[in-house]
Amino acid sequence: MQISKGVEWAAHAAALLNGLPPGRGLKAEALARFHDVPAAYMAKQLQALSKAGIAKTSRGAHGGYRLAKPADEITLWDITAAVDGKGPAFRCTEIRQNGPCGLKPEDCKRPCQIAAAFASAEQAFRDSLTAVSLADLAGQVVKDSEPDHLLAMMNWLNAEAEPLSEKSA
Amino acid sequence: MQISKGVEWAAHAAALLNGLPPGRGLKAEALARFHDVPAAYMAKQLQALSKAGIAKTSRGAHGGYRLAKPADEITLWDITAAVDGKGPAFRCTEIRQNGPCGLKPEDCKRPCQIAAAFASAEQAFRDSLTAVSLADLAGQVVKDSEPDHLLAMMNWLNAEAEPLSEKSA
DNA sequence: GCCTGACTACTCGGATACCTATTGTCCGAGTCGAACAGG
DNA sequence: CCTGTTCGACTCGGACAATAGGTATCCGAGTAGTCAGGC
Repeated sequence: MQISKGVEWAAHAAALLNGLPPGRGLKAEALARFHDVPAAYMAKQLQALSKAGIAKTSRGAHGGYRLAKPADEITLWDITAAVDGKGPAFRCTEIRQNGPCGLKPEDCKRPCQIAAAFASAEQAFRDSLTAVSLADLAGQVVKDSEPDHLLAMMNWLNAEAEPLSEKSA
Repeated sequence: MQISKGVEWAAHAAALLNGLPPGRGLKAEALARFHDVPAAYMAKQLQALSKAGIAKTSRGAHGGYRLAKPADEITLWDITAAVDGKGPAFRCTEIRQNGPCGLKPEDCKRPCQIAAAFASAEQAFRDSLTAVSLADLAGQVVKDSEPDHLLAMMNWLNAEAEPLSEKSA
């Protein structure tokens, strides 16, 4: 079981977007440079956030990304689902219907107990991630960080973040 | 995020092993045939169960597999971990230490909040699976199945299950 | 007739190919801003 | 000097390769039963 590396990047990127002043945006290249990851691949994750309605984009000159919603309405699960997909991790192939003692499909009204157990576990996983919003993360980061580091980040954001045009996708 | 297909096979195989009479065993080929899956790959999953101490094996003529522990001491998480690995699904690469505003390692005493959130979610996932034992599954299956189907399974087991030698790995 | 030994058949175990999904990259589509020409 | 148009540069978006991990397979290691030979 493995979660795409892009989820980590997208989560950190979203957290950074949350930190920039209102009306400002960051382009994909800047977000990638901040985290020192390949720009093109980071752009791919940002696209996913955009499609999911988590980030807004502006194209053209002075384009870039910014959050589409207040940080407290964006959960870690939203980001994970956007990048990694919403599909279940455990894919029941109904092998109980196979083989010499296979069940007939009409006898399978009850879901496979194994699949049901995994579905329940995945629900617990989702619930746990849904309980964490970007706003929570930002609060923790601010509380845990050294003051001079926060200052450095603010300076960097003010230098990189550009006002972007109002039109957005 | 995706769980290996082998987990499903291993779980069903373990459930079947739980159903056979004491002192009897099933060979990998029979377990594969019962579920209509490739024998060699099923054998691979059974090996994993064996290494994890969930199943006992006997080699040579009249060899085969049987459970190594009572069914109520074997959880779905045990099986999942045996086949899919115990490693975390979310792999934090500490990108917060990268880039122009990267944190110094000595400032990273606190774990990354994003990684911590995922660790917590995965713990919830594990807990949910740990709460389900093979014995629970067997009980549900018996309760949900048609009587004639149970009879067919018993007949098949009695035909295929052979007494296996006591020596085991 | 009984014991001993080796042989054979059968099964598991790990090492080996293949194939899908993740990872990483590129070029075209679209947009904005500025420069320029005309009024 | 102001305005409309054109051009150019910049950024996102989706299509295109490379690679790692899951999927599938095969052959060797090891064991138990069997059979033959000797006592």
